[in-house]
Amino acid sequence: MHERRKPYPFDSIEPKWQTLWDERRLFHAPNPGEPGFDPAQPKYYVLDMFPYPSGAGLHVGHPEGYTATDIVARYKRLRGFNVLHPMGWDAFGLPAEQYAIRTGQHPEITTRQNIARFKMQLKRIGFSYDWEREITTTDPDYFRWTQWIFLQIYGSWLNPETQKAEPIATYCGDDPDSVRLAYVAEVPVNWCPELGTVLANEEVIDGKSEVGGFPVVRRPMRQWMLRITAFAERLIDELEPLAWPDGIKLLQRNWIGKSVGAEVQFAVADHDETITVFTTRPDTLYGATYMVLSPENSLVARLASPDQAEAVAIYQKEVAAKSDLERTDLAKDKSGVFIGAYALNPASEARIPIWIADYVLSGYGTGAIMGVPAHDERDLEFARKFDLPILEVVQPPNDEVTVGFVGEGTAINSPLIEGLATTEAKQRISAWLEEQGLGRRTINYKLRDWLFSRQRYWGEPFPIVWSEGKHSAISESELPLVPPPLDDFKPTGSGEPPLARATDWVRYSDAATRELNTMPQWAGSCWYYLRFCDPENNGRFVGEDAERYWMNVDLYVGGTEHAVLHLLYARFWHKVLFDLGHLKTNEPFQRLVNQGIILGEDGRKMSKRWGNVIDPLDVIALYGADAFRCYEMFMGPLEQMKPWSMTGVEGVSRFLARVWRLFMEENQSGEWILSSSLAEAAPTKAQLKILHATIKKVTEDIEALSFNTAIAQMMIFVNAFTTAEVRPVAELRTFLVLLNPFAPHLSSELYESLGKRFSITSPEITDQPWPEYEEALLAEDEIEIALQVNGKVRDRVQVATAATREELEALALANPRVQEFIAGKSLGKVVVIPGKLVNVVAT
RNA sequence: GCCGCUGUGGCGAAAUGGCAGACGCAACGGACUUAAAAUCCGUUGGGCUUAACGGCCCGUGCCGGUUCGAGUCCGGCCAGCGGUACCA
Repeated sequence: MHERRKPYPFDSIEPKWQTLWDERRLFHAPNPGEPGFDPAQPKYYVLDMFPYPSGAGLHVGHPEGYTATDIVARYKRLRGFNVLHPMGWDAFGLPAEQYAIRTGQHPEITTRQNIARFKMQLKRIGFSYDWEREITTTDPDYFRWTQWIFLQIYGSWLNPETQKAEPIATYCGDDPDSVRLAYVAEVPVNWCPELGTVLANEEVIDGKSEVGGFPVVRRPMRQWMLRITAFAERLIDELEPLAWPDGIKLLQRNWIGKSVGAEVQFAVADHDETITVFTTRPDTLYGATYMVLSPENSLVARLASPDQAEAVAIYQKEVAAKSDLERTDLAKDKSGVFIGAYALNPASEARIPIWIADYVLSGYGTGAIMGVPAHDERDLEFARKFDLPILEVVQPPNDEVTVGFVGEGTAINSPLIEGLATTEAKQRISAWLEEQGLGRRTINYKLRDWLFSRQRYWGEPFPIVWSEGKHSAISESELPLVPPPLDDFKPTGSGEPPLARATDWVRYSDAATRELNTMPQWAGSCWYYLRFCDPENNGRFVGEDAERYWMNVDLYVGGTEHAVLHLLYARFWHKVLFDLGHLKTNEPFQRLVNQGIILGEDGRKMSKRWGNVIDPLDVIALYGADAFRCYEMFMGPLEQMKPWSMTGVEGVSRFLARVWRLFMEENQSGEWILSSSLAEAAPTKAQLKILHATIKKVTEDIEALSFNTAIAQMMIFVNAFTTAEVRPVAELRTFLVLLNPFAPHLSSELYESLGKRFSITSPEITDQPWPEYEEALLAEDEIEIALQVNGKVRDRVQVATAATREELEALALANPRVQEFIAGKSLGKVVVIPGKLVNVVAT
């Protein structure tokens, strides 16, 4: 293949402008109080989800969101905003550690190399980041503040009175650790015996380790937890006013999973025990014909009868041995064992059998349920399998089958609430339970506390020491707490973290040793958006003035994969810091947008396996960065999933070449010179109109992030001006400003070239104001309207824009085509939509 | 199962309830060229009809509804993609 002729000299233009932007610090945003800061301007903080710098480098998915935010950032700057548009690296993470385990190369080196490559790629695309604000989560100057924030969380609790985090000193009870927002608990974790390590949920696929495919079992271990559940209510409520996609809000709400219901106490026959269950349907209490405890419930051992004890023990053992895979697989088939004890239904006083079954989870509610088989699918399946009684207590509103009806209806067979509608029945029975001291109204959440420790090397060490089995914080002055040097980064195999190998480091004092766990990768990304406001600050995680000026994030763009966890965790930390008075804002991200993923040309997800991965640098080598950016935006709506197309890139590249030739032509010796068609001439009316339509469309579309249609409009502009014999330079110059956020290199170069021959007031396009459109110039004297008969277009006619309804109606009725179609029919009403159409109804 | 998103030409897609298919790709025809590439101009949803200009019908996953008028709103399905997994 011989070398393709470049459609325009992007290969010399683009590096030139990239260098120039760097040298002039053009995209550096000074902070309040710094030289060059203009307090008169409004601010705009536009943020990307910063990447994990993997060894593979950028793929075309990363720059999709980055291009969108870059367009917005450049646009807002042209509109006079102080724009904060930063980039950094979420650099702690498993791949670098695993590479270290294989090769012995320290993760820090791998990380540094990967960052350098990522940064080079991003610069080559021409993004206008303020690189003076670059941050890396693995940098001690950064993670000292991650550790500091952990200490804030560790040192506080959620006061239920105020629903706010407060210093732990304000807690008056005798066990502060029971309320601390960071605490240690014995919790089941994903233990992989083959790998000798604990895995995060995301690292477990179908009950097997993502790496190696080894079985993973649940095993209780002592872990650091963050009490995010204390914020469940606020995390739901304060989501409401944010400008986020409804789907994402819903996803978060469902993840938090609020359920309103009641706890009900059941006495156990012949025992001095009670079992408390949680139910969302207290109105079905009379229908509770049996009871189920989770196999792990501590009551089981005490309640099991001697003749059932063995069966119970066997079942418990079976369940414990089940891997996640088996549990998932067997989910459809219910299993369980009768424990030989009975409970008393507090409403009906019936004696009901107590079972254990693994469909009841120990971690949710009270770890016990009342079985109401008539009105719960799972209970019904269980009751049918084990032949337990089924008692209908809710009458469906229509003629539906009663057994298995889970909706709302009327209470039956329930003396205390007989005949009441479900909502009222719930109220009545809950009130009765409360009067009798047998229960209370309560709320449960699916959300669990956040398992915050990892048994890894490449993460932030906890600023915690242990002495006589008790944890305590190290002082802030000891931060950053840097991980010790190690030669061997492998897990120890016993479940003990690799940091245990650094024996000197572990020993804190004669009496105390360091915490060996490290924080999960989420930690660094929970607050990076704050650090961007003031990345150099050595005295505080973010300066107060800087935070007050820049926060909130006005626009946050990233992938849906972070729709739940990252965004939930970051909101949680933000709220703690807010409550403690360290921040002025309650929520971090005002407007959120998720870009859709880009598929390969074959319509499949890009992956090495299919060989359909596109490297941005390859595309840029052929078509240039501007074409790459514009194509990414022209493909379709930002939020939508869409396939890559190389011929599509070529089309956009042709558009940019047409822009180039609008201004430039080749002379005899093949050099590009300013086009002879350019002139300081008055535009035609039609040209003015199209320019102003373009200003309007591009402006509105950027605000709405509808970049594809903005580009389409610019294509219309270029097509119209290409055919003009005289090209009015003032209008073309304005067009370059519109194009600038999308194709910054090309537009800058052409703008500069124009300045060489035509008078130009400011030296650079970036000093231009964003143009305003004039509505008057968009108006037409005459427009075409459609004439319809019964909703079908029968003719189109030119009419004066100012034509009145009456004139339009008369015109339509007099039209021969319309008359043809209404002939012989009786005339109904005539709908007139000025500027659009007239619809004549005839039957 | 449940929840969410998406279904429009050969393809990516446009369209405040008001002329479906803007813009681009691909394809085809023409100009330029010794030729090709590049560039420029034009045609391009399907069917029927006309010598031609033109005209008619159908068409936004399927079925129904609201409306003078539905790709758009409402109800019920179907398919694809994504998330989630017994949360009482």
